[in-house]
Amino acid sequence: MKIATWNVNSVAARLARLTSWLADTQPDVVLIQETKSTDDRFPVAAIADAGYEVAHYGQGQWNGVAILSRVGVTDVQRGFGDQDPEARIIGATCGGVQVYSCYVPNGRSLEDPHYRYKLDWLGRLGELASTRPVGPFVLGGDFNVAPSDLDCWDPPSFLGATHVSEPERAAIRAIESTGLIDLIRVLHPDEPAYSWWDYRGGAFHQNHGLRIDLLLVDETLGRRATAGYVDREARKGVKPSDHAPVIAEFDLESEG
DNA sequence: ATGACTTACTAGGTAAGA
Repeated sequence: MKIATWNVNSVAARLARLTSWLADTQPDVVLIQETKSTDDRFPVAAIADAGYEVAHYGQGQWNGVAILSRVGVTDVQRGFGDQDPEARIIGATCGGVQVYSCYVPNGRSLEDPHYRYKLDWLGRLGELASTRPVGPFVLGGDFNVAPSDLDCWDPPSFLGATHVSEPERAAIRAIESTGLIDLIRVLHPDEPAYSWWDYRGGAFHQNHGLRIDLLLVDETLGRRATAGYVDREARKGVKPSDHAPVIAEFDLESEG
């Protein structure tokens, strides 16, 4: 089974690239963030033509998360089940795997109220992880946190910024402490494996990036992973998202 | 230098992203 996470930065602006990427990549499940779409406007028909069912939790101009699947989508959950004004998490069961697509708040700056909202939100994500049922589990998405300095192209220039602060990193570690593995980092302990590059200043060309899009998987799925990688090709060319897809492949058939 | 791009919303400029 191939599972990807991708912040598309508007599903409407990215639709042609998304459908061609689906055809080329053939993922079974795609965890999408920043659809910037209402449920009404989500291009369900175009995605169906590509062979995928859709579960979407949309808001409009901002946020919006979705799950695309060609192995079924059941037990859809939108939001945390409590009051959150922003559409940032959706879960479902796809092909026997419980998956979540999350879009963690940006934080803006350490002094901004949005930073407190981000830390609170990461706390709720930890609660969700700690209360999950036993079984194959993938928590993927745009976490807006670079978990270590290896995940940041220039740590000194990020001092005092969001995405690298100790409370954010501690929140990621707390989520992992529920028994989840940062799959790409475990498979590639020494590679930066950036997943986001600023549109400005030729950042992608210079590989000035951050690794903020993560696939956190339970330990059983971690043992069954056969590959995990960033699809840098999807960041190239005309009208890309500023994020690249992060992809994992699992062997769910063998014993173990 | 808080800019550089890109998006939605909407027809000019703002808010937001990270």
